[in-house]
Amino acid sequence: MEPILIFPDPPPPELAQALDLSGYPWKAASDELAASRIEPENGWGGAIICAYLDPERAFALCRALRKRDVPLEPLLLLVSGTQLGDLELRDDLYDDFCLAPFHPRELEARLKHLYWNTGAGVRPELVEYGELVLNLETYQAAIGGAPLDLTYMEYELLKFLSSNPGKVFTRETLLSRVWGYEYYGGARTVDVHIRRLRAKLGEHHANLIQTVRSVGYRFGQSRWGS
Amino acid sequence: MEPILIFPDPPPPELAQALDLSGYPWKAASDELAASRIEPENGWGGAIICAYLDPERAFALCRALRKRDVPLEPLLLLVSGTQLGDLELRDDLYDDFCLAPFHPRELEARLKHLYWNTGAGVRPELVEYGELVLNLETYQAAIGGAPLDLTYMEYELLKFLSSNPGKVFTRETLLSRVWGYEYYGGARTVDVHIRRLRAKLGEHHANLIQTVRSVGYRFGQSRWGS
DNA sequence: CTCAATTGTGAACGGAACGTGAACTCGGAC
DNA sequence: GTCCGAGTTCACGTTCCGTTCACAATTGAG
Repeated sequence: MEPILIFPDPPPPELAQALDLSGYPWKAASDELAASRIEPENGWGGAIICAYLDPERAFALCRALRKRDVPLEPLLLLVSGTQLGDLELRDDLYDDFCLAPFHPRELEARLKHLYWNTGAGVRPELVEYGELVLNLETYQAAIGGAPLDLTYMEYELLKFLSSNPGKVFTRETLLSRVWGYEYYGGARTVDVHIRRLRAKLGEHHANLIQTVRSVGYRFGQSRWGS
Repeated sequence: MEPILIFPDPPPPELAQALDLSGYPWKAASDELAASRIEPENGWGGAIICAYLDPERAFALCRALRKRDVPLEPLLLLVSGTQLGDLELRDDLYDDFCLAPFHPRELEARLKHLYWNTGAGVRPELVEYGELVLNLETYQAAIGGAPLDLTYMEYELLKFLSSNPGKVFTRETLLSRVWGYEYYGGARTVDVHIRRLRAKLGEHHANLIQTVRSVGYRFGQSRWGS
């Protein structure tokens, strides 16, 4: 099988040892660039990201790997107990996680299960909400059958919003989650992109994106726990 | 959301406690027959099967639930460290597993990720009091099923009051806690917001907010006992 | 009852927040 | 070089809502 990408470089010894014991081939990299440089011919066989040493860079790497044309999967996250809260709203960044310190056999069992159900195709390559459809593979969007001609940022913004329907996001949150953590720019930029999205969604669907005054924006209707 | 099926019956106290803390509704059953008998109208919202007490019956139950016409999912398995080998070749019986003894927050994180995977709605953060429901994620409010159209300050005020039912707050306290510590303005501002809240709550529910003369305001009924 | 303190009510003002159109910057294609 | 498109920023207009005020209604004490 293709080797598994591991972060950081050098990896924690207990992780390298566990993988060697289980017979999984692996290569370590310290960032996206390094990961691309040493990437195997047929792409990575998966990724294991340690988030308990350098969370910032770890999540940034996850995001980069998932943003690819063919998102890297499966992606297993290693987190400490105190980081469980950081997983919130990052569901799209990983397929499974494992609490550190971990037992080698737990890691092995999780990897096995991950490889089993990547064949079953659990991960959706489509995001759907009502008449809206986003094809994550082809970067195309359509609503009510009519294709939408979205720019990159518009697509990313719509993808993020429609992936969390009903939830309100502040402009700052959107900037950090869609544009990136290191982004530093005016919050009104969000407004403009929202406006263009509404325009392209058309009159009938413009209300899919709602303004919550003094807070931010919301996509779709709220979720009332049944 | 629909309740989660739990095995065995009665469930281990740490499991019941963890679910209650996380706000997930659940019902316990000791086998397939019992599970079908108490199954909710719209089916189970998922299942958590403890396999470290009675592995035989646990795996049998998993198999039965997965063999249904509409396989029950998501299904989370609780296993002890010594049972990791039992997971082999049983990949089709579960979606995720958790090592016992588990940390409540790990269980919560796994459930959240599972529900995200299945596309089912994520459990919203709610503040409830009687017929009143505040959805903190979507910044929406409803009473008796009817949505309330609240402004930002109205929402914040109602959120604070309903989070502390029965307790009386002076105008000064409300100003500092809802408006902000550095706020400097007339105390009558509170009165106006209270009035608008009462108006929007409607005739039937206006008395949810009571005036305590010479003191301030109280939400809900006063607490006599304790 | 009378009066004063407190709260409810309606309306108006002013400013913050948002929508909108357009200009500007920066790369890339040609 | 020019052109063009995407992303960002700016300026202006408008809507909305938080605040304030004046006055009416209510409460409670003497």
